[in-house]
Amino acid sequence: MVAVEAREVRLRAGIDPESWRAGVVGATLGTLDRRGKYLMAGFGRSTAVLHLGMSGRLALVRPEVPCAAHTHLRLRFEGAIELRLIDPRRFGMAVVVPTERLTDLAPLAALGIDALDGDIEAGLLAAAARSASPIRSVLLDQTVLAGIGNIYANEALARARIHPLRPASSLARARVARLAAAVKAVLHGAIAAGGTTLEDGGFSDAAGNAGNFAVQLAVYGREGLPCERCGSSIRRRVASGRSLFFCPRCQR
DNA sequence: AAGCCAACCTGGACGC
DNA sequence: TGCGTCCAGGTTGGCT
Repeated sequence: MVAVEAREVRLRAGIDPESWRAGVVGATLGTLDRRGKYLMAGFGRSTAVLHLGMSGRLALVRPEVPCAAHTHLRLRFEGAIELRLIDPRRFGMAVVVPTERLTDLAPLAALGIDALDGDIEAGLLAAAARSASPIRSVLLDQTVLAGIGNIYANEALARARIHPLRPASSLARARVARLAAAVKAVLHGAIAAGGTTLEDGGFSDAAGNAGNFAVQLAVYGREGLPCERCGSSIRRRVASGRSLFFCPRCQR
Protein backbone atom coordinates (compact mmCIF):
# COMPACT_ATOMS: atom_id res chain seq x y z
CA MET A 1 0.00 0.00 0.00
CA VAL A 2 1.50 3.28 -1.17
CA ALA A 3 -0.86 5.93 0.11
CA VAL A 4 -4.17 6.53 1.80
CA GLU A 5 -6.37 9.56 1.40
CA ALA A 6 -9.51 10.20 3.43
CA ARG A 7 -11.60 12.76 1.59
CA GLU A 8 -14.60 12.60 3.91
CA VAL A 9 -14.26 11.14 7.37
CA ARG A 10 -17.83 11.51 8.60
CA LEU A 11 -19.14 8.01 8.07
CA ARG A 12 -21.21 5.98 10.52
CA ALA A 13 -18.00 5.29 12.36
CA GLY A 14 -15.74 8.19 11.49
CA ILE A 15 -12.69 7.42 9.36
CA ASP A 16 -9.51 8.06 11.32
CA PRO A 17 -6.90 8.98 8.66
CA GLU A 18 -4.00 8.55 11.06
CA SER A 19 -4.89 4.98 11.99
CA TRP A 20 -5.22 4.16 8.29
CA ARG A 21 -1.81 5.60 7.48
CA ALA A 22 -0.11 3.97 10.43
CA GLY A 23 -1.82 0.65 9.84
CA VAL A 24 -1.62 0.09 6.10
CA VAL A 25 0.80 2.46 4.34
CA GLY A 26 3.96 0.48 3.65
CA ALA A 27 2.22 -2.77 4.54
CA THR A 28 1.27 -5.54 2.12
CA LEU A 29 -2.27 -6.72 1.61
CA GLY A 30 -2.29 -10.38 2.61
CA THR A 31 -5.75 -11.71 3.25
CA LEU A 32 -9.25 -10.83 2.13
CA ASP A 33 -12.12 -12.08 4.21
CA ARG A 34 -15.78 -11.45 4.92
CA ARG A 35 -18.11 -12.01 7.84
CA GLY A 36 -21.73 -11.17 7.21
CA LYS A 37 -21.73 -7.75 5.60
CA TYR A 38 -18.28 -6.82 6.87
CA LEU A 39 -15.26 -7.00 4.61
CA MET A 40 -11.82 -7.49 6.08
CA ALA A 41 -8.47 -6.83 4.45
CA GLY A 42 -5.46 -8.08 6.35
CA PHE A 43 -2.23 -6.05 6.29
CA GLY A 44 -0.16 -8.11 8.71
CA ARG A 45 -0.40 -6.51 12.14
CA SER A 46 -3.32 -4.33 11.03
CA THR A 47 -6.64 -5.25 9.48
CA ALA A 48 -8.98 -2.94 7.61
CA VAL A 49 -12.70 -3.51 8.20
CA LEU A 50 -15.23 -2.12 5.74
CA HIS A 51 -19.01 -2.03 5.68
CA LEU A 52 -20.90 -0.62 2.71
CA GLY A 53 -24.05 0.42 4.56
CA MET A 54 -27.00 0.91 2.25
CA SER A 55 -25.42 2.87 -0.56
CA GLY A 56 -21.73 2.04 -0.46
CA ARG A 57 -19.66 0.49 -3.22
CA LEU A 58 -16.04 -0.16 -3.98
CA ALA A 59 -14.34 0.83 -7.19
CA LEU A 60 -11.01 -0.46 -8.44
CA VAL A 61 -9.56 2.14 -10.79
CA ARG A 62 -6.33 3.72 -11.95
CA PRO A 63 -5.29 6.63 -9.73
CA GLU A 64 -5.72 9.25 -12.44
CA VAL A 65 -9.42 8.48 -12.87
CA PRO A 66 -11.40 11.44 -11.47
CA CYS A 67 -13.16 10.73 -8.21
CA ALA A 68 -16.87 10.02 -8.37
CA ALA A 69 -19.09 12.06 -6.08
CA HIS A 70 -19.02 10.80 -2.50
CA THR A 71 -15.65 9.12 -2.79
CA HIS A 72 -14.59 9.04 0.84
CA LEU A 73 -11.52 6.86 0.94
CA ARG A 74 -8.75 6.19 -1.58
CA LEU A 75 -6.32 3.32 -1.06
CA ARG A 76 -3.49 3.42 -3.55
CA PHE A 77 -1.48 0.26 -4.21
CA GLU A 78 1.76 -0.26 -6.09
CA GLY A 79 1.26 -0.70 -9.81
CA ALA A 80 -1.03 2.31 -10.27
CA ILE A 81 -4.15 0.67 -8.90
CA GLU A 82 -6.49 2.30 -6.46
CA LEU A 83 -9.39 1.04 -4.37
CA ARG A 84 -12.04 3.63 -3.57
CA LEU A 85 -14.90 3.62 -1.11
CA ILE A 86 -17.88 5.53 -2.47
CA ASP A 87 -20.92 5.92 -0.23
CA PRO A 88 -23.46 8.70 -0.81
CA ARG A 89 -25.45 8.14 2.37
CA ARG A 90 -22.36 7.61 4.50
CA PHE A 91 -23.89 4.75 6.45
CA GLY A 92 -20.81 2.70 5.75
CA MET A 93 -17.79 2.09 7.90
CA ALA A 94 -14.05 1.94 7.31
CA VAL A 95 -11.76 1.31 10.25
CA VAL A 96 -8.32 -0.13 10.85
CA VAL A 97 -7.70 -2.23 13.93
CA PRO A 98 -4.78 -4.29 15.22
CA THR A 99 -5.27 -7.76 13.79
CA GLU A 100 -4.92 -9.37 17.19
CA ARG A 101 -7.90 -7.37 18.42
CA LEU A 102 -10.04 -7.96 15.32
CA THR A 103 -12.34 -10.43 17.00
CA ASP A 104 -13.00 -7.93 19.79
CA LEU A 105 -14.37 -5.35 17.38
CA ALA A 106 -17.91 -4.93 18.63
CA PRO A 107 -19.83 -5.26 15.36
CA LEU A 108 -17.89 -8.40 14.42
CA ALA A 109 -18.01 -10.00 17.83
CA ALA A 110 -21.80 -9.85 17.84
CA LEU A 111 -22.31 -11.55 14.48
CA GLY A 112 -24.06 -14.90 14.24
CA ILE A 113 -23.37 -17.70 11.79
CA ASP A 114 -22.52 -16.50 8.33
CA ALA A 115 -25.65 -16.86 6.23
CA LEU A 116 -23.74 -17.63 3.06
CA ASP A 117 -21.14 -20.17 4.01
CA GLY A 118 -22.08 -21.29 7.50
CA ASP A 119 -24.26 -24.19 8.60
CA ILE A 120 -27.32 -22.10 9.36
CA GLU A 121 -30.15 -24.57 9.89
CA ALA A 122 -29.58 -25.37 13.55
CA GLY A 123 -29.00 -21.73 14.45
CA LEU A 124 -32.12 -20.57 12.65
CA LEU A 125 -34.22 -23.33 14.18
CA ALA A 126 -33.06 -22.38 17.68
CA ALA A 127 -33.55 -18.65 17.17
CA ALA A 128 -36.98 -19.09 15.62
CA ALA A 129 -38.15 -21.40 18.39
CA ARG A 130 -37.34 -18.88 21.09
CA SER A 131 -38.70 -15.73 19.43
CA ALA A 132 -42.27 -14.55 19.20
CA SER A 133 -41.14 -11.81 16.80
CA PRO A 134 -42.01 -11.91 13.12
CA ILE A 135 -39.82 -14.39 11.29
CA ARG A 136 -38.60 -11.55 9.07
CA SER A 137 -37.09 -9.87 12.14
CA VAL A 138 -35.25 -13.07 13.02
CA LEU A 139 -33.83 -13.27 9.50
CA LEU A 140 -32.60 -9.67 9.69
CA ASP A 141 -31.04 -10.15 13.12
CA GLN A 142 -27.32 -10.17 12.37
CA THR A 143 -26.60 -11.85 15.70
CA VAL A 144 -28.58 -14.88 14.52
CA LEU A 145 -27.48 -15.06 10.88
CA ALA A 146 -24.94 -12.62 9.55
CA GLY A 147 -25.29 -11.22 6.07
CA ILE A 148 -29.00 -11.14 5.24
CA GLY A 149 -30.49 -7.76 4.35
CA ASN A 150 -34.03 -6.70 3.65
CA ILE A 151 -34.09 -7.71 -0.01
CA TYR A 152 -32.85 -11.24 0.57
CA ALA A 153 -34.96 -11.71 3.70
CA ASN A 154 -38.05 -10.92 1.65
CA GLU A 155 -36.94 -13.18 -1.17
CA ALA A 156 -36.06 -16.12 1.06
CA LEU A 157 -39.46 -15.91 2.77
CA ALA A 158 -41.19 -15.85 -0.62
CA ARG A 159 -39.26 -18.89 -1.78
CA ALA A 160 -40.11 -20.74 1.43
CA ARG A 161 -43.74 -19.59 1.17
CA ILE A 162 -43.70 -18.13 4.67
CA HIS A 163 -45.48 -14.90 5.57
CA PRO A 164 -42.91 -12.34 6.79
CA LEU A 165 -44.98 -11.36 9.81
CA ARG A 166 -45.59 -14.91 10.99
CA PRO A 167 -44.42 -15.24 14.62
CA ALA A 168 -41.18 -17.18 14.39
CA SER A 169 -41.99 -19.58 17.20
CA SER A 170 -45.28 -20.56 15.54
CA LEU A 171 -43.54 -22.11 12.55
CA ALA A 172 -43.15 -25.87 12.31
CA ARG A 173 -39.52 -26.99 12.34
CA ALA A 174 -39.78 -28.36 8.82
CA ARG A 175 -40.83 -24.95 7.54
CA VAL A 176 -37.91 -23.23 9.27
CA ALA A 177 -35.60 -25.82 7.76
CA ARG A 178 -37.07 -25.03 4.36
CA LEU A 179 -36.44 -21.35 5.06
CA ALA A 180 -32.80 -22.07 5.85
CA ALA A 181 -32.46 -23.79 2.50
CA ALA A 182 -34.21 -20.86 0.82
CA VAL A 183 -31.75 -18.41 2.36
CA LYS A 184 -28.87 -20.38 0.88
CA ALA A 185 -30.53 -20.65 -2.51
CA VAL A 186 -31.34 -16.95 -2.68
CA LEU A 187 -27.88 -15.81 -1.64
CA HIS A 188 -26.08 -18.18 -3.98
CA GLY A 189 -28.45 -17.23 -6.79
CA ALA A 190 -27.85 -13.55 -6.19
CA ILE A 191 -24.09 -13.98 -6.22
CA ALA A 192 -24.24 -16.03 -9.39
CA ALA A 193 -26.19 -13.18 -10.99
CA GLY A 194 -23.68 -10.58 -9.82
CA GLY A 195 -25.82 -9.07 -7.06
CA THR A 196 -28.95 -6.95 -6.97
CA THR A 197 -28.84 -3.57 -8.68
CA LEU A 198 -32.16 -1.77 -8.25
CA GLU A 199 -33.44 0.87 -10.59
CA ASP A 200 -31.62 3.65 -8.76
CA GLY A 201 -28.41 1.93 -9.84
CA GLY A 202 -26.78 2.04 -6.43
CA PHE A 203 -24.94 -1.24 -6.35
CA SER A 204 -22.12 -2.23 -8.65
CA ASP A 205 -19.09 -4.43 -8.33
CA ALA A 206 -15.54 -3.09 -8.09
CA ALA A 207 -15.25 -2.96 -11.87
CA GLY A 208 -18.46 -0.91 -12.08
CA ASN A 209 -20.72 -3.68 -13.37
CA ALA A 210 -24.34 -3.78 -12.26
CA GLY A 211 -25.79 -7.06 -10.97
CA ASN A 212 -28.57 -8.96 -12.69
CA PHE A 213 -30.45 -10.48 -9.77
CA ALA A 214 -33.13 -7.77 -9.77
CA VAL A 215 -34.88 -9.48 -12.68
CA GLN A 216 -35.16 -12.66 -10.60
CA LEU A 217 -36.75 -11.00 -7.57
CA ALA A 218 -40.02 -12.74 -6.74
CA VAL A 219 -41.47 -10.10 -4.42
CA TYR A 220 -39.06 -7.30 -3.48
CA GLY A 221 -40.08 -4.03 -5.12
CA ARG A 222 -42.95 -5.75 -6.97
CA GLU A 223 -45.93 -4.25 -5.16
CA GLY A 224 -49.07 -4.62 -7.25
CA LEU A 225 -47.45 -6.95 -9.78
CA PRO A 226 -48.68 -10.54 -10.10
CA CYS A 227 -47.08 -13.35 -8.13
CA GLU A 228 -45.38 -15.60 -10.65
CA ARG A 229 -46.69 -18.69 -8.91
CA CYS A 230 -50.36 -17.85 -8.35
CA GLY A 231 -51.02 -14.51 -10.02
CA SER A 232 -52.13 -12.74 -6.86
CA SER A 233 -51.09 -9.15 -6.48
CA ILE A 234 -47.86 -8.72 -4.47
CA ARG A 235 -48.44 -6.65 -1.34
CA ARG A 236 -46.20 -4.18 0.40
CA ARG A 237 -46.38 -3.34 4.08
CA VAL A 238 -44.11 -1.59 6.53
CA ALA A 239 -43.08 -3.29 9.76
CA SER A 240 -40.33 -2.23 12.14
CA GLY A 241 -39.71 0.63 9.79
CA ARG A 242 -38.78 -1.64 6.87
CA SER A 243 -40.73 -2.52 3.75
CA LEU A 244 -41.86 -6.04 3.36
CA PHE A 245 -43.18 -7.57 0.17
CA PHE A 246 -45.09 -10.82 -0.02
CA CYS A 247 -47.69 -12.80 -1.90
CA PRO A 248 -50.81 -12.87 0.29
CA ARG A 249 -51.89 -16.24 -1.11
CA CYS A 250 -48.64 -18.20 -1.32
CA GLN A 251 -47.07 -17.00 1.91
CA ARG A 252 -48.68 -18.11 5.15
C1' DA B 1 -35.44 -7.64 28.40
C1' DA B 2 -36.92 -8.03 23.89
C1' DG B 3 -38.49 -5.20 20.43
C1' DC B 4 -39.96 -0.92 18.25
C1' DC B 5 -38.50 3.46 16.36
C1' DA B 6 -36.04 7.54 15.29
C1' DA B 7 -31.76 9.06 13.77
C1' DC B 8 -27.77 9.08 10.88
C1' DC B 9 -27.28 11.26 5.30
C1' DT B 10 -28.01 11.97 0.39
C1' DG B 11 -30.25 11.42 -4.03
C1' DG B 12 -33.94 10.24 -6.88
C1' DA B 13 -38.78 9.91 -7.99
C1' DC B 14 -43.00 11.97 -7.82
C1' DG B 15 -46.81 15.42 -7.30
C1' DC B 16 -48.25 20.08 -7.61
C1' DT C 1 -38.41 24.73 -13.62
C1' DG C 2 -38.74 24.35 -8.90
C1' DC C 3 -40.08 23.11 -4.51
C1' DG C 4 -41.80 19.95 -1.02
C1' DT C 5 -42.52 15.18 0.30
C1' DC C 6 -41.53 10.52 0.52
C1' DC C 7 -38.67 6.59 -0.01
C1' DA C 8 -34.39 3.57 -0.04
C1' DG C 9 -30.11 -1.89 0.38
C1' DG C 10 -28.17 -0.89 7.46
C1' DT C 11 -26.99 -0.20 12.20
C1' DT C 12 -27.27 1.85 16.68
C1' DG C 13 -28.94 3.82 20.88
C1' DG C 14 -32.76 5.10 23.54
C1' DC C 15 -37.06 4.14 25.00
C1' DT C 16 -40.96 1.16 26.62
